[in-house]
Amino acid sequence: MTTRPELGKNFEPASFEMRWYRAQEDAGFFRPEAAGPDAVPYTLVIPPPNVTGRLHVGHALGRTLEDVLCRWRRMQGRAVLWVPGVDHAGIATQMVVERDLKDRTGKTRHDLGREAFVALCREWADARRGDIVNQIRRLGSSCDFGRVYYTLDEVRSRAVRHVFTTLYRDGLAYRAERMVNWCPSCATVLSDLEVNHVETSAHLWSIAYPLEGGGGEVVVATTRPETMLGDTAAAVHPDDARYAGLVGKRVTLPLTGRSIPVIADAFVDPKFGTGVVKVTPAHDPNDFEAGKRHALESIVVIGFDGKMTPASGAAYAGLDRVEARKKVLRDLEAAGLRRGEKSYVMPLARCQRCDTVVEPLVSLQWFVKVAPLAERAVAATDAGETRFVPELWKKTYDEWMRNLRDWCISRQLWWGHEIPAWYCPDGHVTVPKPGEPDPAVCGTCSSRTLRRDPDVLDTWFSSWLMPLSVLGWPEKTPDFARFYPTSVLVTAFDILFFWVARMIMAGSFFDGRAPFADVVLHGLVRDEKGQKMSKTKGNVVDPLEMCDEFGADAVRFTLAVLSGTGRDLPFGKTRVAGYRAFATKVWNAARFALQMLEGGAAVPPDRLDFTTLGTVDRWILARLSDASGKVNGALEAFRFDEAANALYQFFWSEFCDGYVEMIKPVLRGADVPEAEKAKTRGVLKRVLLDSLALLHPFMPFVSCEIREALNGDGLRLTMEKFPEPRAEWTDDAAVEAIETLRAVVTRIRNLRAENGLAQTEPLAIGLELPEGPLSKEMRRHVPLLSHLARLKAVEISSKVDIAGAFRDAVAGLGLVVDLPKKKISSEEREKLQRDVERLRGEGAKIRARLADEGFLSRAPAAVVEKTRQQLGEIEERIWRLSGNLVGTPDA
RNA sequence: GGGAGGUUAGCUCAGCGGUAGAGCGUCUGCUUUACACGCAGCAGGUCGCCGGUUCGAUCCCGGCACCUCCCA
Repeated sequence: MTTRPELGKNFEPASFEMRWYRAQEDAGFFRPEAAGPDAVPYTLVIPPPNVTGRLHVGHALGRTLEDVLCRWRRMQGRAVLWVPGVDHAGIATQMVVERDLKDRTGKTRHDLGREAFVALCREWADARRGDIVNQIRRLGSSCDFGRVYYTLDEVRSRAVRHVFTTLYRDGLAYRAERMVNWCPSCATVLSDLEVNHVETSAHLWSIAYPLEGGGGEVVVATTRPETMLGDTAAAVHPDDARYAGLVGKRVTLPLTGRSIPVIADAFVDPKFGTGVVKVTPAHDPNDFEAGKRHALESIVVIGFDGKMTPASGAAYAGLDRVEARKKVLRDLEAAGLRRGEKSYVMPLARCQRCDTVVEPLVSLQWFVKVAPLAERAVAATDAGETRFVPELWKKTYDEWMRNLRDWCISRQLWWGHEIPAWYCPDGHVTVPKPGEPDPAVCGTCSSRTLRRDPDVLDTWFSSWLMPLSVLGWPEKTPDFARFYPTSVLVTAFDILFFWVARMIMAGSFFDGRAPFADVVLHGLVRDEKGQKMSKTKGNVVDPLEMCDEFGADAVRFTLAVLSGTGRDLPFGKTRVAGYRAFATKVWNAARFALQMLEGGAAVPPDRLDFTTLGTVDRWILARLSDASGKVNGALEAFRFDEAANALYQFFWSEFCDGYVEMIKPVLRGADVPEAEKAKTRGVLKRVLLDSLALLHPFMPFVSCEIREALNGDGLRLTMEKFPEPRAEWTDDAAVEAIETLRAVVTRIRNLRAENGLAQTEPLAIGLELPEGPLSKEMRRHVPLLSHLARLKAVEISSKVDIAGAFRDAVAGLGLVVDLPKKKISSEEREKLQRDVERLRGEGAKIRARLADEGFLSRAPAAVVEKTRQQLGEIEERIWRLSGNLVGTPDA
């Protein structure tokens, strides 16, 4: 004896959501093995959330879309492997732990020492990881947590080392002195991607550099006067006639007295400032290059701490770069060398993480030569190995791939993958070969004194290997053999470069196969007003709180519906509440169905004989089949919004508002044969069961809870076969009949509402249509029609005579309502007048089209025919409606 | 400076060659024994502007205006 849960009067998702999640996970459904050894794999890798964070709405969106795909494919019998994981987040974790350490003990990481600090980070991250994983669970994500990864765990670390050593062996990882982006606050180098260029209003100062030996001065323009202390040249464009005589002369650098040359170089923009620029090879990327071309000395005046170095001169050494600027300007003023300033808007490079102004500095770092990798990646995407959804993102990807600069991968941090490179006292570099252990002696001079590189690798250097490393690569694991390449990657478009493009590079380069079949790029979640969420604005929405308040099902459905909308997803309480209403609707519809099913026997839903069913039953099955087709088609195309909307529309408008209302008189009718009721009960159950299955990928909890109450096997739903359109349920005649009937009902209700007639006052009507299958259907449904529209009499024939009746044309048939003309409200009369006029205008346009020789000869015959039909219908309607105005008081 | 995208109902957005759609919101009626997180119904749009292609353009092409975003 099973005790099925009752569906309570109130829909309370919190009471069952996590129970179903645990049941599904405990049953092993989230493991690909659940589908059997022969099932076709379907693989996704989760974009790893940052270990320092709490899941935000962006994660909720991504996980929802991924879960919809996974649950849908799982129900189709695929061996779904969705691998969850967490990112060790180098800079972020180190900063959080450092701050925490400072708050608790007042110590810095340097006080603690590297080993102890890293241990602290590890402890902290280990404690946080479980929280993140549970947050993923709260969203309903059906990941295989038995395979959970962490970017700093042993398997992933092995992959990172393998890749670094391989790249080094092949000459694609190299160490070089370059001008890099340095964040003085984070005290590390950053890759180009981690720097934001922000339009900033600044100043352009003009400074005079006196010509040596008298004879005037040269005026240079600069936005960074403090760097002049490191100038080693002034430069003009070689074609600039104004300064042709200047090239080769020397000027005296103010404040330092240094003698520097005036050089000619095409990198100078003659339109910038005065056309003469100062050259500071140590502190500007363009100047750095120019310095190399002209063999200029490079004088470092700003250090890694953002302070002026001794080389800047005793007066400035030790000053912060901001202070130094002020002092330089003051000193120039005092020396009478300032030649004006103007405001100037320029892009300023800022650290993506802490917003500090990034300092371009020359430094010895590790780089990856990305051109060969990009070449493979582009070849793979060009060949369609990986497709982008929406497709237009490929343009952005291609554009970026074409203009790549080498990737700076070393970071001056302690927390992360240590670089597997060692140096001997003579500075020789030793990197072990792939698969080899740490070296004991220098590979060049055999020195036994080796020091490991103190830096760690960019966190993205582990992330870009995700699809490979998550499956155990470079080991030839069974998982890798079965599940690589993966099926889909779902992520926000803002990490297309950071992550997606690099993963495609890594996969296609190291394995030879691109890592994904499809890359789905979704938009960014905004607040309800479309504004970017930010802590300072206080408009951040916590998806987990939303799940608690409205249910994860509602949150998921909302995100799915919004996902189709452009680049921004306006998300907030009102929206979620709106889709919770849908979940509630499903709940209540199920309660109704249960009541009805308790009323008597039902034909088992899998033994229904479609051909023996009534029109209403055949109609809803045809519509269900159509909805199944739409949902599957939309999901195939990654149109989550279309799939969700199709479900919403079908379930609410057709099933609840249509079918359920139409079967009430059948199931409650005293004179309806029990056999008919049993069939309808069977159909009711069939439709509800299939609807729950269609809904399950979007709402994996309420669907199970209802299924349990309805069929006693809620858990089974997760592995149920996903509904598909069924050819045997196609029935155009039934669809036409019911849709006509519904249109008639709507028009009658509308007439009542507009003319102030009580809904309860029964009316007599007539339907005018030629004898045929449709008239037979309508005749058969007179009781239903009467019930829905509150009618006392319905006459169906080719011509109905009811004296003074209101007449209209609805869905191609004549509607005659015994609504005496005097009862027609004046508002209704005005509306009729407007309608007739509008129809006349439309009719005139169509008539003109049909008189157009060009249209008749060139438009397809079907279109011409359809147009003729339209005209007929319009004329019919005009004739009928205008008849209502004849003889009325206002006419 | 280079590139991409957008402009459709009050709001958020679908549609993309043959008579304009959804959700939410507004308005008007409803204690209709599943549901007021509801039921029924109405209203609301020169589909940014100007040209072109076409029998026919919201949809294709060109230009313009305004707004985003990315890269430098």
